[in-house]
Amino acid sequence: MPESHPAPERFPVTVDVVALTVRDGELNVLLITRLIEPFRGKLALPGGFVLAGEDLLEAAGRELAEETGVEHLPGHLEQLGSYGPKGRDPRGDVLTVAHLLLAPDFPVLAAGSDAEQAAWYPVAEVPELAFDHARILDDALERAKAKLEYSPLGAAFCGEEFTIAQLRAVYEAVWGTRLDPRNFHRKATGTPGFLEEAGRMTTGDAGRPAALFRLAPEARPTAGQPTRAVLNPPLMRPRD
Amino acid sequence: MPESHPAPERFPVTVDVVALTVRDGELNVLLITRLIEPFRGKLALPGGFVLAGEDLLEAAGRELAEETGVEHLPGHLEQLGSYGPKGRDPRGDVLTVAHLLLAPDFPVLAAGSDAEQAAWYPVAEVPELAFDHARILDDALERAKAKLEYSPLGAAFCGEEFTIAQLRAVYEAVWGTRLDPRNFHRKATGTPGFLEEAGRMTTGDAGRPAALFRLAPEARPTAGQPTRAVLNPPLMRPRD
DNA sequence: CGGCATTATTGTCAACATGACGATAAGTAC
DNA sequence: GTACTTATCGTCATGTTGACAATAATGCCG
Repeated sequence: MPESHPAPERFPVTVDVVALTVRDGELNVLLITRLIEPFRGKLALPGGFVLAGEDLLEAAGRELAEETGVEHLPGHLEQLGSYGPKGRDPRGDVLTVAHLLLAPDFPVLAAGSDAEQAAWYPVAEVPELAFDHARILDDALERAKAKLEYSPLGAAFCGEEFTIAQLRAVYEAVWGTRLDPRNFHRKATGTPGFLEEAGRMTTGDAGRPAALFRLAPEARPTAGQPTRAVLNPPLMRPRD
Repeated sequence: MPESHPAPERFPVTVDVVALTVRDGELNVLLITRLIEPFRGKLALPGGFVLAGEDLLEAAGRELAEETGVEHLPGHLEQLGSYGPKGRDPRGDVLTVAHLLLAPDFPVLAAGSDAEQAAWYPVAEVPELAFDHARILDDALERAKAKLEYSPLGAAFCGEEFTIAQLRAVYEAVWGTRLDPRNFHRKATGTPGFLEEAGRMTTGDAGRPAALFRLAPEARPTAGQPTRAVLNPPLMRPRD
């Protein structure tokens, strides 16, 4: 790796997080409003500088917790990719490592008046973003769509237990399609290593009560480890 | 993104490259022998520091070119992921952005006696590696296997034109499986947007001559752009 | 040249997966 | 109860996959 004698260049390194959730059938992304230049007043992805002695995922989790006021983040956090360092910040070269959070809907605390306010925005109506965050968001959406096809991570958008219909709503929101409830039910319950039955749902929902499911043990993250589990065969999104 | 007043930490940033190729039916990886501490004498992935004003892919390509003596790299280069910065280099925190090159076999120039010698090693017999490069190699192999399933990038291991059998040899080497030549032929030639016929192969090879193919236009990288093309339906590797 | 070994390519067939959609089940709202 | 709503099961035609037979087109060897 290193071999050259001149002192290596050093770069400021940030982590950004594309946090996605599904609220009333729509895919939402968490954004903050910038209070300082550059891009003051614009929306941006939550994130911040990596501190000495921190690892990337750690930093991403910390920044997200700080900016949402949420102690323990729900859902699944993974690295998306790195961008830069050239020409993405007008103040100079900054390398950013983008991350992706797939999470059930969680409330964002109101920030103090001097803090950047984080809030959920439907991805369909996201206005212009600061820096190269539009591109990062694009990549994140594509990654999320792909993840749903071949991994059990659609369930990361749901709570511990969920109905097939709730899971289907996730797929529909992320993919932006409608899926046949009957075929989806067959496929989701029929894929080995994906779901496991739990109890019963009664609630006051209209219609027949639905069975509750949870992730099968093989598909659950073990001790913080990401889950390499794979949906086989995959649950492919319709392409025309 | 940035908001804190204290000057942000700066990190040395390196790029490492996992360059893969197939030589006589075996998957090989390009490694260099380290000439300096730490890990002097050990094998490591080629790589080096990102320079000011460089982008990541650019730096990865430059380092690889420098360490192999090859001017124009063949194949497909993409970002794999970032590692660190905590505790992966005994000299201190270093962030590394790993890359993946899928390339046809190319000869590596002999380095001078004071330069680190790069050479191909069969992945099946790679000894201990420096730093966290074993983990990076693992991730790269998994990524390569997955890429072959749902992208046309298997062809990146072949030259411009190739036979179905050569392409199959790539799949077999990367996946470490044998595939039925007849079924593979049907699938490869039958997948829309994957292959396109070229001319004829005669050569002195034993057996019936094979037709030559090239990547279909939709699957070819356009102006350096990565090709988001997708194999649909995917060419799934056998899992038991 | 004729036969043999070798690889390529085309078919066939049963098992399985998918998309479209009908029919039933089991609740809530009135 | 009746109407409405959602869940779940079933059916059927079509497409895909894995196993494997058959044929095609060469080089090699005597």
